[in-house]
Amino acid sequence: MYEGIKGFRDFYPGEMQARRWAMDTVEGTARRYGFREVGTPALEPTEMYVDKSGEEIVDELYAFTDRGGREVALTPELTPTVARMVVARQQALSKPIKWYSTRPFWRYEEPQQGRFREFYQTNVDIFGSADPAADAEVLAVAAESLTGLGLTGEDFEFRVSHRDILGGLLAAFDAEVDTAAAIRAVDKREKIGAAEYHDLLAEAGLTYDQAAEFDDLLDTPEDDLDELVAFAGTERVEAAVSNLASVLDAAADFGAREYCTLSLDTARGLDYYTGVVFECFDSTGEVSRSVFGGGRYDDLIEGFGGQPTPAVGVAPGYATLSLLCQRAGVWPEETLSTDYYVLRVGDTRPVAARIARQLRDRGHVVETDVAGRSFGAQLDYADSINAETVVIVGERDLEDDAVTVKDMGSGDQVQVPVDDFPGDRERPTYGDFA
RNA sequence: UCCGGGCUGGGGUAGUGGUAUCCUUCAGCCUUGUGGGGGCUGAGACGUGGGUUCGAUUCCCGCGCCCGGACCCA
Repeated sequence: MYEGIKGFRDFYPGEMQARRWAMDTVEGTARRYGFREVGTPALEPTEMYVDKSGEEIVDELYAFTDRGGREVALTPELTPTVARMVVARQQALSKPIKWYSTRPFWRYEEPQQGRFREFYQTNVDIFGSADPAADAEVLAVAAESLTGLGLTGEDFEFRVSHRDILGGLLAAFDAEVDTAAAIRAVDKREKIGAAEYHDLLAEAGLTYDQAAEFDDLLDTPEDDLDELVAFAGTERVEAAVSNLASVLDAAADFGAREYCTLSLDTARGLDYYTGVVFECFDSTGEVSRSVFGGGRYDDLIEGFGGQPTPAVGVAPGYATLSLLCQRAGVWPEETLSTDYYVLRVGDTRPVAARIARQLRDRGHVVETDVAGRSFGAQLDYADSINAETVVIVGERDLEDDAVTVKDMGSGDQVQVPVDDFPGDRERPTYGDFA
């Protein structure tokens, strides 16, 4: 017996079926918006992440030297990879570029609730449009994915913010502010006490009075965003506020507005965000954990050596998503489903095989005996895989040129002429013959 | 990396310084033809290494994995 690797999980058929449904739901939504699937490598040059995030990042990577002496790392996220792909074919790709991808990623972290060392995400990104409609479309894909899973506005909310509002306000203070540090503090605002929060802002360069004032500004309600513009008096904040309003306006037309709330203290830790940022929160849970997030990152492509290219994206992760669905009671039962079990007794394989093949041709899930088991054992098995209908192909039935069709829910069964099954029927069940 | 809790057949459990209970599951049979009822038979466990001990699943320590939290969060 071997133990698995810490933070890496196995998914057995029942759970995998539920995950497949969730992934299909999210991907199907993206596809209907015209996002195209891309495939990407599991390994990238370690340098790619170091250049983007600094040397410390290596501690959180699965990084090693390969046999050719290359420094490589298991991908901890998709964004650098798709950025690399966009840069590589920048001239050839028609804009906007709309891509999606579902894959595992790896980070060397301590596992916790909803967090593992290997985790799966669907990334949905648009490159080449700075229009607020692009931000709103990403929000719409995210919202429609969640409602497609059966979730409602009661279950989740998108807390929407804007990097330039935060950055612009900080810049408007008469102080030397470490913007990144201040934004990290904002991101923690809800998790830590007011005193500690103000301490962090002070460390970032604000005075305590300024910190308090900044704190008040973050609570500005949606309808009064003009007050922020008035406070800062800068074009930057004015443009950011106007951009945020435009995104929310487009989101309204796209049916996503009702899921969005203004939340200026939603910052996201990532440094590369430049405009609208948002996080999906569980609104039912007492611990409001972030389920996933997204936002605009207009400078990254240029930073990777490409033409300046605006970009916006979101990346739902399935660990937290399944927790959200379970809390909301919409996670499917993790049991197998089977349309037909063709039960074989005696030397009846040719007929049984013919029936099984015809049912499979119609697209059904059909099992038949591959273990040479007894009648009772086959029925037991059919029950264990939740077969809806059992078709008994037995020697006795065949003597009457018949098969027996049995409904496993009720136990009712009926003999049917063997040549009449399945006949022209798409999905014959007991009810069609009773 | 740190902190707290945990680890007994596949799953869930009882218990003990002298190797283990029960439920469930699985396989077979009763029943070459009826599962979701019953009976019988069988399979299957003390996470791992070390220490203490005549003897450790039990007590102690390390490690591993799991659950939760901190840090970090791309």
